[in-house]
Amino acid sequence: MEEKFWQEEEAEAAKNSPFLTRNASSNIAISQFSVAELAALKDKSAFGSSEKLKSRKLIDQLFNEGKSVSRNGFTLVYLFVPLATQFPIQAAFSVPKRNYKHATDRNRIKRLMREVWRKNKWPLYELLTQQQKQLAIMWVCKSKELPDYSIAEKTILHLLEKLKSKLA
RNA sequence: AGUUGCAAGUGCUCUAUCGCUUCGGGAAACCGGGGAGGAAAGUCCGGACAACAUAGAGCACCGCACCACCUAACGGGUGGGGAGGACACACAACGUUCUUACAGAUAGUGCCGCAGAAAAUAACCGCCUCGGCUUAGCCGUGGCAAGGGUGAAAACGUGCGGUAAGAGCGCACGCAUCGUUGUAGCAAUGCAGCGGUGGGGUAAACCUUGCGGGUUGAAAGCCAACGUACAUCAGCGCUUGAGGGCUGCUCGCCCGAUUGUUCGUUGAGGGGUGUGGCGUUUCAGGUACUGCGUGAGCAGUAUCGCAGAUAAAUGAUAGGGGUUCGCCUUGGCGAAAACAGAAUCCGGCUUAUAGCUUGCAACAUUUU
RNA sequence: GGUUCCGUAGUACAACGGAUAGUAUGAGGGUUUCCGGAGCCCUAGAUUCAGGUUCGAUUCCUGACGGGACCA
Repeated sequence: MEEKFWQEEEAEAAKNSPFLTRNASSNIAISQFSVAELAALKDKSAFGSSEKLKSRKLIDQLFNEGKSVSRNGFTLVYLFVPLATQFPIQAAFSVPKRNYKHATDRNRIKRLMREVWRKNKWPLYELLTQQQKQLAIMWVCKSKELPDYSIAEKTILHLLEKLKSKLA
């Protein structure tokens, strides 16, 4: 009884751990979505945990090796790297403490960026799925003043266009 | 009724759509619950919890300091006492209200600029005695500490006696302080009597006395599985030959599991790094009622389950309803809504806080 | 999340609890020079804030505010 429980746990762990899957990729393989599979999900603009960039190691790698585009105090850092997910992109958001002293302001900006990303990520998803590439990205807000939603949306859309043109 | 300040309380709300996180159900799709604060903040105290350390005692270091109580504990709170300020009043007492790090300066040491004679066993001017010169006074000797002046602070206050002049030198009344007796009180302490003292201040200077304190903090700590490289040990195989012996040295020969090196392989096994889980949210828990207590609180009964993320959830859009402000005007339109975001958990303290409510104080106007 | 240190002119540093807070450099003005530099003379400028102890705080104590360092 107990043994069975442990086996299940192992399987669970294997599914969740990105490290494992990468090493044993030839066998278990979480392959990327095909274009058709992705299209089935399109009518929902969800942003689940498997679309979030969480691994400390990957983030360090991203900042060290990644390229970036920036405008208006927003910076987008990106890097092509194999991910342990079916989605083409894992994203994360960051606001440095230097410009915003209060945790409230930092939370506000992160939520704002996440909302804009959630609504505008689909064009990039489709492009990458066609190319069958995976991308890790990090949004950083370095501006001095607290941005409102419309400004953030404008700049982020602009950055996305820039990124698309580089990928194409 | 208004404005300002202080204190306490409160800290906008509902619906829909698209999302996030967690729990439950489900094979899945999905469905249904829960989802920031009074300060979540500062990290200033006190605990719980964990790891390590620990015979006992003392010293050092740090903290606290009127008394009693509350509390798991506290540097927190409650009540009481003393001291000080404000109001009122001719003044005091009583009263109201606010503040209070409030043990010891007679255990010792240090410090007290400038001014002043002197800043701690004081003598400049001054007062007085005696002697000399001389009769205004001056000089010397001794006594005194009333008056003057300096300063933040100058050796109890007033009156009478006393004296050459004076002085708690003596007496009366008063003040402060210490001891003691009585009395009220658990006590701090108050009141009354008797006796002693009247030699400044500073302990948020060193210090003394009493009491308390082991150290480090969830990045504490515990567990799991896997990959990678590695310290170590053991077995087997292969290779190498440090060292020792024979010798003056070299070559050569012998020993070589006692120690050590390299490679392969098998097993044991420790720490490091990345990952996941536990710790991790059920409590010194909230709410209501009853009883006890001046009160902080305590006890009993009933009832509720009320965040749990980990590059880190609690959001966005649209519409409505309250509140405040502005404009037109009695119904619309437009705008605004503070301080601020859980990170192991509790009890306090401190700080920030729009608008509204309540209380107190001050100010000005109106009415009587 | 925790631990710890520090706040003095624009800047870098001084100052037993005691007069009007000092030094260097920078700033402004003057002098010298044909002009500039160097030199010389002069001037302004500060104890992070709020309480408390003391006769008297940059210094001592308490609280706030701000800044830095360390712990994986």
